[in-house]
Amino acid sequence: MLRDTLQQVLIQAVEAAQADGSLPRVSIRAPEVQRPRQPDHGDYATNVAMVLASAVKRETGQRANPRQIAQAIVSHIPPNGLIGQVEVAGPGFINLRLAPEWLQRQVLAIVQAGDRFGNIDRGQGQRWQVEFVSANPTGPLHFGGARNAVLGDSLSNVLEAAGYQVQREFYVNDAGTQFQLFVETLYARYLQLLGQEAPLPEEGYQGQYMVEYARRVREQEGDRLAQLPREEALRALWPLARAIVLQDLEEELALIQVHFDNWFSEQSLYDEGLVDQVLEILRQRGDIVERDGALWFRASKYPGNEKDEVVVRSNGMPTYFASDIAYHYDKFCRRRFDVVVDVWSVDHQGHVPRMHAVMRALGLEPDRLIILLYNLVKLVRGGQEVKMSKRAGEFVTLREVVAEVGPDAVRFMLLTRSPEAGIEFDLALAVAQSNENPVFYVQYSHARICSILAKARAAGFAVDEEPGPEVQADLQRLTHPAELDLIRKMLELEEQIDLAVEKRSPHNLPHYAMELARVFNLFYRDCRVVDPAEPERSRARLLLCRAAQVALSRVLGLMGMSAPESM
RNA sequence: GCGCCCGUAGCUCAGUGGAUAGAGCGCUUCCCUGCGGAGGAAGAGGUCGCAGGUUCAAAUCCUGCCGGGCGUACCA
Repeated sequence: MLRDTLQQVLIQAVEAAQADGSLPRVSIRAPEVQRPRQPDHGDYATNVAMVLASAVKRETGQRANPRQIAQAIVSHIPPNGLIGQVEVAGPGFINLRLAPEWLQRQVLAIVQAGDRFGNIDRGQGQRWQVEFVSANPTGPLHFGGARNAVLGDSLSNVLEAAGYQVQREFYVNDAGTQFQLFVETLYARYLQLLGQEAPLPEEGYQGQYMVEYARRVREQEGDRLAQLPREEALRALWPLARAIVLQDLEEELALIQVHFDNWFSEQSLYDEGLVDQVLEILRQRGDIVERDGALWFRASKYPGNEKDEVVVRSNGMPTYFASDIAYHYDKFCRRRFDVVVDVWSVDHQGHVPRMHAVMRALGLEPDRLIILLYNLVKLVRGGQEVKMSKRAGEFVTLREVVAEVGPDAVRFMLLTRSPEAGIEFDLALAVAQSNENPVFYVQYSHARICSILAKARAAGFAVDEEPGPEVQADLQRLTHPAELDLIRKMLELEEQIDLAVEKRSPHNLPHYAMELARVFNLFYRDCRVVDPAEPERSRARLLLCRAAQVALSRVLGLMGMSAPESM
């Protein structure tokens, strides 16, 4: 990354200054290079002189003047084509400005990079799995699940851009009592469709969508299942029920551009005997013991846990935790992912230390399991909270919200907030504001670029060819402040990707997208692109537009949103 | 009770120990015989919950308190 390069340059300067005695030899950590808030303070700034000054005081007891140290460092910066102006400012900051000639050259590099623009090599091909959504397969996704989907998917996009190999997985809880209840409800609805008296199970799923699902069963099976004895019918219905609900979930998630590489069945862990196997491994290690007729995982042996946890109840039924242990064993020990990210809503927080205890019990480094917790979405309509319960059939589905406010606005709104922040989502407000949404500001800028390019094409400019080194001569004409600001902002993308991975949250992306669109609009205001009287400058600006198109389209893509050519 | 998270502009929220704390929406006033006005410019609006501490420097780190959310099952 550019920032790393600058950091290397500064390290060299410090070492050179120490070598010739301009600076005392004290050791410090790698200097921080950051982007100042104020544009007057340059493109990058470093506090290395201040850090060095306090290190000198600590090691030698002598007071050192940070500004003098900064000056010494500055005069030892090796020559390079990257840095233009350098200045010492404030209490001892060193402010760096990128050379305009270097910035101009980056326009070509951006266009050539295309949809790989902004990629970094942080991950170095490590295999990561992101498991997200994993909602109970008992009906449509409610809106809270949409936040999980948006977070997990955008994080996956960003990880891929940062050089990780990512698998997106949905864990299908098709083994527990909830799914059984779902199948029984479906069976009752199916019989009702065929005109039979069939009460819904106690605590069954009340929602109308169950009737729709039953209709699909009847379409596929006719009345065949009604002829079978109840137990046999339920067994036959099981795979059908699963397929119907998963298809529904898949379609809903596709509405907001979320797709999974793998749908992993909880039941398969039992069918393969893996749950028993893994519990046996832990029993042999003394991490699982019998007490009061139940099997307990001895979580309290491990940090952060105060109590043990039941894995097999005294009635012989395993808990969800039992299959979860086997599931994570499978992820790390059989499928051999380097790192696994689980995206969970904050109400599962109590489960986090237990899972890390499981990691230790299995002899795995706990840091390889990253559990990303996100806060709840409180759905409000006109100031009134909308309560959600899937079993009672009272909930707002992702499908409904997408129909009201559109997929891109949904993604943008859910993505903009940091995971730990609770979101209050007012449907009435979202609909009212959907035309004034920031997402359209970004997309509009992209569409505007397409329109400019079309206009240029009509005027005879070549805007579709692969540009080569010959354009460098034209690019030197990009000297307007708005042009250089646009280039600088585009070059920030790799840092934004790095930051999102570092924070394990992509919520900085929408903010960055807004800024990128803004600097493009400022350029558009100040700089006429297509001007037949100035062909060289027009060519340069058209290339700049193409670069901006690449950058906008890339950031929209990372956020899982479309980059429309017209709106 | 204990644990985790949150408290920043009227509202919804960003903010990486750094220089003058930001955005969107809303509000006020301006700018179209110019490539797409879904745009741009200017402005009002803040004791960063409160009080201490750490240091060259704190919205950011530490401690305590006050509010709010979540968790604390042989549930998932």
